[in-house]
Amino acid sequence: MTVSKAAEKSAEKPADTAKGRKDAAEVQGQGAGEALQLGELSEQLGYVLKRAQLKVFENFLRCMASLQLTPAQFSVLLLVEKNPGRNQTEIASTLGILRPNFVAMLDNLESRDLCARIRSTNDRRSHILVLTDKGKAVLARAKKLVATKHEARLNELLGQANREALIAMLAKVASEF
Amino acid sequence: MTVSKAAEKSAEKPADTAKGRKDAAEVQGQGAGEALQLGELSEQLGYVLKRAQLKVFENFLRCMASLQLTPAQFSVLLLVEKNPGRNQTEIASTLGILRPNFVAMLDNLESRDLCARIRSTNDRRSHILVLTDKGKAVLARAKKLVATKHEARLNELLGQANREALIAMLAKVASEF
DNA sequence: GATATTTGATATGGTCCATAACAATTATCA
DNA sequence: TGATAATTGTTATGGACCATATCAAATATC
Repeated sequence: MTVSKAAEKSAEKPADTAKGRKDAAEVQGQGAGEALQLGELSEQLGYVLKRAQLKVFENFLRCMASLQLTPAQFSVLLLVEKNPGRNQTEIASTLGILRPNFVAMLDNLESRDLCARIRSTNDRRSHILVLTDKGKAVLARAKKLVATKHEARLNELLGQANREALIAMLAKVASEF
Repeated sequence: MTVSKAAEKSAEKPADTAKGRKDAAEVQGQGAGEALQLGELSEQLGYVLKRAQLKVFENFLRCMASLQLTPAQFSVLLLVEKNPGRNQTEIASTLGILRPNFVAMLDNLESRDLCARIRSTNDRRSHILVLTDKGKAVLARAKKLVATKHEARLNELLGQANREALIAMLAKVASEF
């Protein structure tokens, strides 16, 4: 079919009525080529938060290019290292990852020999998670890259004190908003 | 096929070797039932940024439930109001939305009679964007909801000064990181 | 011991994001 | 001028991420 949804909808909009053309005339030639005004957008918490998050993730991926670790994968490795012997449900839920979606993530990390699922002897339903030796080594290198290339960038942008204040406020928003 | 990818991969992991069982034994029974330690995760910029962003968007959606506006839709309305007479490419790129993905968004807003596409007389390829009267009214109500329910929540959580400092730092990160 | 719950897993659908391609229109320039 | 390139809105499509329902195996509950 060649009739688009937009075309169907346009049947009920006043774009080609007399009023539509008048409105168009009022507006033609406004600020052609000039930069757009962000206006209240630049003070919207959600907007600036999302933009900042995208930039930070982008930078993180560049810093981690040699190790091929995403922010989510890095967080899993960090959490498993700090809490060895926990099962998938515990690690996933702590990170806000749903159990079904955590399976493929672990498949990936395990296939790269970064972590391992070990059948628990206490509860043979669950898989205990541990970092492999390679996983520990990769995580150590990842931490150094994050510290020297990623966090350092934030420090030189905001300064040490502001950087800590920013993270503290974000943590508060994340937990109490 | 019933053989999963995970099962294939598990052939090369040492879960059931002597070493595997020894590792498991070292780790069994650690902190069962206790809360997990976040460790360095709670100081990771990307982690806390993402969690905060999810919470803020969630709260935004609740505040806007009566108007059925997403953060992205709200940002489009704000930007079109501030910059009437711009075309789709200009509005979309300012918001970091790719032109193809902006089409469906506008189809939605236009079908709800919140904004209108008007064929430009200067360049008949492009569509000038304008808010409808209903769009202006809805946006006005949305702004009030955001101010009284959304931003106010942030104020009582951080205080006015910290709220402004947070947004300023996020803006800096978003633009210079 | 029958029933309910938990765990890891699969299947599946939705939303968002990114790229390629196309028709209509406009810009470029030989 | 006319052929070619670039732009605009659009469609189609695929990937990444997120959410729900469902299942078998194992465990808990009664």
